[in-house]
Amino acid sequence: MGATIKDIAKMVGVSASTVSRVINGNAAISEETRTRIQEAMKELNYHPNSRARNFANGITNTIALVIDAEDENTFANTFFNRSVYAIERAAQKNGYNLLITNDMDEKGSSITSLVYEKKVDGLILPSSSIRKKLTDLLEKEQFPFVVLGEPEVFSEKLDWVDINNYEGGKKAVCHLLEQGYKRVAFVSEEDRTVFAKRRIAGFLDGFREKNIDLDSVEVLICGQDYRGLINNVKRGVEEKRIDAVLCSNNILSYHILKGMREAKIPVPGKLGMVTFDNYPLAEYMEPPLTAVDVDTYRLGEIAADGLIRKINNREVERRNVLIDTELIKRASSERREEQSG
Amino acid sequence: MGATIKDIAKMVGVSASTVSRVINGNAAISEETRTRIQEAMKELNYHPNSRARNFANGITNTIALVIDAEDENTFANTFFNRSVYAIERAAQKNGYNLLITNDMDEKGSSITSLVYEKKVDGLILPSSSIRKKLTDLLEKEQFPFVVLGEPEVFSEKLDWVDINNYEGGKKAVCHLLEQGYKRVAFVSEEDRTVFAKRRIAGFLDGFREKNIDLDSVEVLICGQDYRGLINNVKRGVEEKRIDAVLCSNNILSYHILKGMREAKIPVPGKLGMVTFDNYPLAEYMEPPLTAVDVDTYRLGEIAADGLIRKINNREVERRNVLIDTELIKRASSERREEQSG
DNA sequence: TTGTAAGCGTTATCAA
DNA sequence: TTGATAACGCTTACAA
Repeated sequence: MGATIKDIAKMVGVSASTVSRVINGNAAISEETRTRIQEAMKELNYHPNSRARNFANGITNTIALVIDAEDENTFANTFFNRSVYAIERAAQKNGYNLLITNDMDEKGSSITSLVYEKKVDGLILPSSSIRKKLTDLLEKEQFPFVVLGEPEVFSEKLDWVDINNYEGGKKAVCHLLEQGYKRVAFVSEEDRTVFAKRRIAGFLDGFREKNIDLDSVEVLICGQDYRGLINNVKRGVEEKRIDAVLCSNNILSYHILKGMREAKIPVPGKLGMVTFDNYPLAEYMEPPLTAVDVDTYRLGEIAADGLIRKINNREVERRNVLIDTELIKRASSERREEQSG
Repeated sequence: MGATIKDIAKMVGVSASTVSRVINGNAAISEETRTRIQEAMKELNYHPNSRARNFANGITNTIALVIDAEDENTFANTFFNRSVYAIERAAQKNGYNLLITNDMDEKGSSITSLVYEKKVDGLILPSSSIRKKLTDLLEKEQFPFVVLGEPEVFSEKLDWVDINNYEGGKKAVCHLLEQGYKRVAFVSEEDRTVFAKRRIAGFLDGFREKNIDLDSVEVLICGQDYRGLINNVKRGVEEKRIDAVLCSNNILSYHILKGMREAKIPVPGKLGMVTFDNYPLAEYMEPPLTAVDVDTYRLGEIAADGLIRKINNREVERRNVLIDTELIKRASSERREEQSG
């Protein structure tokens, strides 16, 4: 169907290698033959066959983004959208295609087949799919990859990019303390993932920075028991053990907000609030929530750029990047009359 | 590095073609050589090189999903998440990889290079990137593709999948009318896109179905002028021209809700509400909003399955699929005391 | 500056 | 049931 390099060669009366040379644009070619070849390519509507080039070159010009299927919600919302968008742009800018695949885990799975069958030139992996077997394989094959999110294990020997959750937790609590709140509690569904740990560490260090005693600081872990959590917070407010909360995500904030409304506890009147993850709810809550905004676009961009650099330069030094968060101040953390009274 | 088909052949003492035959599993092979070859493949940790296979076969085992970069918000939220997830699963299930690319439009662009350079076996295109030049090219090259969303043009000659917006509009208005609301207005930022037109058509037909005169039915188009819209609705309620609204999306609902709260117009007390697009806000509004839920997972799944069928069977008959919506009833469309009084 | 020829790893055709 | 051999379209020594 489509014209090949040979057709061009024949038409112009040169050899295929000469045509190949002008396609690749590095070798020395006389100005005349170059233009004649280029004209022929136009005339025959020639486009290099990428399958053949990939085969000949031993490359694919494609990177893969692995997503964590288990984690449909977390990933789909916060990360996925903007990170994927950023990764695609970075890839395209550098002449790479982006392939996306679910990590089906277990048996050989999608990732290992990408590697063994040489379907892509590099990988962006979610921290959740980091396991010894996989990193061993990648190392053995010298396969370039970067991790999206600080991994649970091997974090000292892998390249990864993450949001600076530590700094986010610290910023949030400092803001609340500066507003005049004194008894801030941290609220989260869990405290075992790396990002929860980092946020809690930052939260605690915020108090230290403000020279506030940690004895009475509360960290509430609730699992899926929102009802129980709400009761805890309510009691905390009534007993004056809590005057503000830092929530680990939007959904949690929503539940607390709703619980406080039912209990007639005004926010920010009697309870100040800051939440992690600006998007998508914080702005639209009642009251609008002060939020620790995480720049997932940048996250993806840095991961993709880093990977491509590794592919091209075979960079050796390991790099970890933490992306700063931004505190977006809204009504929920303001200081109101009722509070001081 | 990796073992090739020849290494296996040598090790077992057969020809490369025989090895190839067991890899592909269709040809007739004696049980004995098959097992010996398989053992050798295991021993040498052999994995077929997909670049070479792609090249030899003239296929890529990859489909591309094109996304509309212009439309970051619309696409990123509603569609993207769940559709992409569905498309990836469908692709993987059928042995395809999924490549994602932005439509950079203009000059040659990413789409045409995918086609000309034979980087993928088929395309899923957003309706926004449908233009004559592109469809001509695809037709000329006999390149399989399906469209995500009913296209503005050529809708009669292309394969596409969309949400049944018409039916969604109808369902919503019928629900409100059945609840006892009488003067429902449709609210949208615009009325020119295909999906807005379809929704409006369904909205109007809902009245017809309930034998309600259309003379006093209002369709409010607001652009980005939310303030003006709110005033319109407020006046409509005060003058008893409007007792319910059907909103085209979540953000619009949010603004109206906020406006009504400021104006002390209770929802659903004095104004009933239904919104399109359940996700992500509707559930978390005050009050929770009755929503026309669109199944974008199914949308993606059907698009991908359809494309793969086209690639494999070269199906000829054109198919358009409309995916039914589901009305999720929540507080905002209930009938309350204040209303009947 | 250009041509010749080998090679990338697999599949397909033809013969045996 | 198996083996030789050509072919897929391009790149790249090496030679001229």
